Amino acid sequence: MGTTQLESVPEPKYLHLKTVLSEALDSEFAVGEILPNERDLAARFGVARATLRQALEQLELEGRLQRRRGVGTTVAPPRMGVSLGAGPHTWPGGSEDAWQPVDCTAAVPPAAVADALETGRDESVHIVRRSRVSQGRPVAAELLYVPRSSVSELSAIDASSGAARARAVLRDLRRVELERQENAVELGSAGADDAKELDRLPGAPVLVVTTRFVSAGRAAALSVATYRADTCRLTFGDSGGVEIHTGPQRQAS
Amino acid sequence: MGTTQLESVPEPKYLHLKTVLSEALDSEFAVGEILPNERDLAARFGVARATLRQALEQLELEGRLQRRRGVGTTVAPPRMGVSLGAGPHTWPGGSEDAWQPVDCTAAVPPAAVADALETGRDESVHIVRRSRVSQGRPVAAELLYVPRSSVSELSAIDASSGAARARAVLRDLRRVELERQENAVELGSAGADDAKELDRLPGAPVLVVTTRFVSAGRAAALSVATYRADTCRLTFGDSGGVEIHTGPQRQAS
DNA sequence: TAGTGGTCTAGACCACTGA
DNA sequence: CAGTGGTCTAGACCACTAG
Repeated sequence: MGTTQLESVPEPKYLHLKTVLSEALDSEFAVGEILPNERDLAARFGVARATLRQALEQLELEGRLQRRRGVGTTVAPPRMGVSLGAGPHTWPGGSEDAWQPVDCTAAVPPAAVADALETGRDESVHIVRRSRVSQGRPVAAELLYVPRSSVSELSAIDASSGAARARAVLRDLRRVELERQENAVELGSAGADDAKELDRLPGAPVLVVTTRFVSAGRAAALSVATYRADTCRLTFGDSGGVEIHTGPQRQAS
Repeated sequence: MGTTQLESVPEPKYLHLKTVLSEALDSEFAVGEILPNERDLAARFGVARATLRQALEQLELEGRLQRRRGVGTTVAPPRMGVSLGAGPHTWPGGSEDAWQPVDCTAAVPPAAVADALETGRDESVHIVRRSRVSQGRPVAAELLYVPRSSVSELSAIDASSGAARARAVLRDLRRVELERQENAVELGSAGADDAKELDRLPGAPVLVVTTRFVSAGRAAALSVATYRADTCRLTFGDSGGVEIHTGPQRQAS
């Protein structure tokens, strides 16, 4: 009698470790402080390094830690709120936008993008690259796909290049009347190029924000922006820039 | 002469593996099809199982695969678009909402929640639990924190319990005039309770959507909803329920 | 150059599913 | 019960950073 069956599901070591570390971070470490190295930590907790790393990985995923090769593991500051555009129906690049045009090329977009734009799968479009910086850190990289039909043919776009050309396209785009925009957020992992721009390793988790700008019933442009998932909290809706900062998830029982 | 330095940064095995597998998924596998088991796959590619698993993990993170212990690894269907509420200023629970009230308790919320609600840190609030089902699958678990001041004291709330009590709170809430709502999305990992409700393992990646309902300048309620990051693409803005389905991220070079 | 995190191996055992 | 994915170990070497 009496095998009360409590802990019939013994918690995996790395989860317990994560809890312990998380509490230690709250009580014993300041933001920016550097933790002992992984080998020491593993030894201290009596686990293999791989197990310790499993715990650290999740804490980094939740934005509590920041690990840098050759440097060490530090306590991350709270995620920064990044606005996805308060008011609806606004073209990117207006006013005090933190986006910076990088360059602009013309090429045939991926099939999925062509379908969303309702352009032909062989049709070349303008591709504007932009990067977003917040609080001195790169937080997002964007590809903005603009069908040739959305901008004037007579402009100086094709005469220029680089950032100037990107600005020309954005300027032209602002003349199009915007009907609505459709947004989507999903989880992805950074490709090699995004990873470099975001100062992370390939495969790092990113929040992919897809925005379809609709004008007169047609897709006037499509933006695919990848945000660093570890450092960003995306805000939208009627919010101005209010900091909520609720804990990122509920705790285990 | 001539050390062209190409591949001076040799791609890690697991990334190459991920690319190869990803292409195989596109061309040789149908949705729902089950892959060879991990030991066979690892042997076939000549790598250790841990290395193979690193590739599978990322593919699962991107929603391309679904792994279930005791069953196997299957090709996942495209992520489903889940709307976060098309029109602004709407209380949850209206009309054809896919949310289902589970139960309702009264308790002191976490400090971060109390701060966002501007209630005292010792003040008890109504906590409504709801779960969201889409296409027959659980996609989200929510905790809705409702200060006592947002609902009537005289209602039948405290007389009922369980789902009935949850419905009573939601019904009462709908009488409050909504000024605006502030939303935030960030990456998190499922706690033990959420994991169970979402049919995933603890630590599974989730998209945490925090919504602050503002009425007359005060926070009338706070919702913290965790969505399965592997199967969901969150849509919002003026979109109705349009399926965009752009690839989740750009490819490595 | 010393120390860090990142990758990789070749095992082992466990928890879960379904026949 | 056999087979699957999940956890864990104790090593090794590599890529990167900073003094």
